[in-house]
Amino acid sequence: MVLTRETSAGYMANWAARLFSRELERQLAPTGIAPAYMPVLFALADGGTLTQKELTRRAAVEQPTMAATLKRMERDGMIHRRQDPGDKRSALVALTPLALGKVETVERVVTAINALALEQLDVGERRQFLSLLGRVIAVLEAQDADLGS
Amino acid sequence: MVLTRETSAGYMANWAARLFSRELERQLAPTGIAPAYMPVLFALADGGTLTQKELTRRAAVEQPTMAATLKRMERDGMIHRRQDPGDKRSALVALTPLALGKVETVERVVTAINALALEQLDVGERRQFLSLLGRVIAVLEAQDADLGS
DNA sequence: ACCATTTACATAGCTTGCTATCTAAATACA
DNA sequence: TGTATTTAGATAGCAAGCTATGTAAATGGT
Repeated sequence: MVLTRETSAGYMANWAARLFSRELERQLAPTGIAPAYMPVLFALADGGTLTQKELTRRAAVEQPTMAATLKRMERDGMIHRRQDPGDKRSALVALTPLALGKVETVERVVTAINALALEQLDVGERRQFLSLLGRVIAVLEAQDADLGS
Repeated sequence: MVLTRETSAGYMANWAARLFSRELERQLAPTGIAPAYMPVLFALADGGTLTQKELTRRAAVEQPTMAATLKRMERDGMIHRRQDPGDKRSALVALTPLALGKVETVERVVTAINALALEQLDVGERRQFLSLLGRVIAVLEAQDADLGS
């Protein structure tokens, strides 16, 4: 029998991710915050600064992906960079006041979408869902790390 | 408190989807089958033909996404199209013998990756995971359909 | 029969992800 | 000290997703 999408965890994960991202994009459109900006926004929401390397690690994306995201965020006036005084290769990234002013709104939108997505699940199922997703991610991350070595 | 990735279903879904897709790409590289080809490959694995519209529906992507995927598959010698005799706007898509010869291998790879991803879950948890994912998708699909009207 | 609408697909242009590769600065060590 | 390696980031080029829009064929209504 040929695989059906309903029984393929990979296909379902991709599908769910696209639906989340579409909804996020729709609801965040008026703020000028794109889905990929969110890990950066939340990591710097306290007003602090981080290097690109650290942002890359926290967003769990590859370095060139983060470089491109920061370039778009800079273009959109959401971040600025200043020289790292201790390392000339590196810059310290911070949110602009414009971006800082959007953090609360974005947080409300994200929370609402997560709530919508899980609205058919009871409290136990919601915890279970996040926990199972986390365990699946852990296995795949380990595999990824193995092959990257 | 600012959102953390571990408690955001959307972030976790995106993360899991990227890990699945990286692993798939790695393991399918020698076959010349890209992840996006798979819904088409499986839909046509019986040797039959389908229109682009029907393939779009089954893959749950937008029409221009499927148009681009079919273009790459054609470039790679995986599909061919012939005029739909009953509708001059439309073509009937079929797999080439080259692609048909890869179906079994691809199916084995996909099955293995799904098994790997779920290896830390017991049988009940695996069923639960797919079921919860399905319910989340259903809610988001409904929302998407609402807004599209 | 004719025009308006709908439908199937194509194209343009963008985001977000990836790998591969380059440059320049920092670090290690002989 | 001087070279070799490692590290931080940039860039090129591609895949795969999206929205908006265009074109041509099919359909529907008067």
